[in-house]
Amino acid sequence: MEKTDETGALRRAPSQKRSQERVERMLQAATALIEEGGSDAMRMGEVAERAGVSIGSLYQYFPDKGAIVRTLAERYNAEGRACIAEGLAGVRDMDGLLRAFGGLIDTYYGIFLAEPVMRDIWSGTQADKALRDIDLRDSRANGELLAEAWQRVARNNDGDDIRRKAFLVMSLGEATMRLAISVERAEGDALVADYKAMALREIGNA
Amino acid sequence: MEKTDETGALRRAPSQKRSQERVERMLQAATALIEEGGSDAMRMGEVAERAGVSIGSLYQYFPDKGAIVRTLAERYNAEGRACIAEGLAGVRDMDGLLRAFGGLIDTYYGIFLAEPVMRDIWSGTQADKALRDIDLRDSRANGELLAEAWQRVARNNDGDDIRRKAFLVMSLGEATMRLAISVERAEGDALVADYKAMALREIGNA
DNA sequence: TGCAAATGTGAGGATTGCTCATATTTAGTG
DNA sequence: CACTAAATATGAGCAATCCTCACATTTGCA
Repeated sequence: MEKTDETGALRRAPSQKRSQERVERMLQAATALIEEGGSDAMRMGEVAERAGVSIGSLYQYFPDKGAIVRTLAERYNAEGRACIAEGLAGVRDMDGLLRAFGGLIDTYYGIFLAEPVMRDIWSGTQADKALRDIDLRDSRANGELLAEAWQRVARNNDGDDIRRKAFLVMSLGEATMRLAISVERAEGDALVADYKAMALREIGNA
Repeated sequence: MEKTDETGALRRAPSQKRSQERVERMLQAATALIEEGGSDAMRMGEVAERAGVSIGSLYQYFPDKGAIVRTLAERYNAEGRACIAEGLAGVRDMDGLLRAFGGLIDTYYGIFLAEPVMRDIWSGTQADKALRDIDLRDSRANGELLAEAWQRVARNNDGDDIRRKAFLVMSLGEATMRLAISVERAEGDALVADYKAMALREIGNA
């Protein structure tokens, strides 16, 4: 049976307190290394050394290098999802939805700018199909959250249509963030603003 | 002095006819291998073997594995750019632009569906910063082409604004394609249609 | 205390991108 | 044709790195 939370990527769940702390140290070491040089330059031996752990222990919990990155990715995703759920929870009418969505974009962009690890992971610098699947599932989940609020306030209430559009809007939001952090700051800001206007028009239209 | 065409990624330009043909065979072998298992599973030794060439010859022309992928990517990009330039060349009014752009999206989507190598390269499965730069430059160039036509027919003619929006529209177009080929066909088609409607509204708005 | 299960270790196997000293082929010249 | 220099071709092997596995240690528990 698979666990559904972030530990799903683990080879073996640490049951004792000591090993739980060790796994946490491994993830912290990995985070630090990704901050310094990106996940591509992160070496498994270095992760083990920084965590004060043998290479064997590392592989006892993480089946491969990608699993570490995936675990971190799912943590960030879970945080983001919670943030989106909270932002959309109290939405009662279209105007509220538009304001909430606009605020979420700004928040997300701020996080993207501030979190080098998140940037690295989602910048396409990972040759890992499993990571793309995680990305896709995340967009779907976020799309569902948006669709839920959207359907509550839409005039024209075609469910499938709105769910699909919500999925697209969320996916393109991520794409815009990736694009924005690849160019100089001022242009990135303007691109995000353009996307936001476009997305709001799309939402307000239904 | 750098060459500006696709051979810019080469370590040494083949000047004799024999070596030109060999380089072409290397690229063909690489294409076949990517079609079979993706660029990640492509082995340099296998490329050399299939091309009927030694591993040393391969590295005489391509500085590293990524350079082969990059060379192929730039070929596809050049084709796409030519297609876009042609499609937008005769645009005289807003209505013509909207029709031309819509047609280009369909064409591009068709190519994406039909070309496994292009799909593989642009599916984010490449741990290569240089490839992301190529992607970015391609979107910029395509954005310039769109902006040129757009400015000709726009009522509100703010140059920088239109150029940036054209860049965004093109980038999100690529992102939509990537998304569309990651889901089942029917949903992908619908997503592309949604994007198209959104982009056309954005263009018609300026 | 004793034992089984959980956890920890690190030398080394295996893969693979890439180099370099050497050999062969081509183009050009007298 | 003979000769030379530049271009091109070769593949054994180096270096880096992910990951395994046989064995050692620690923990929970009766």
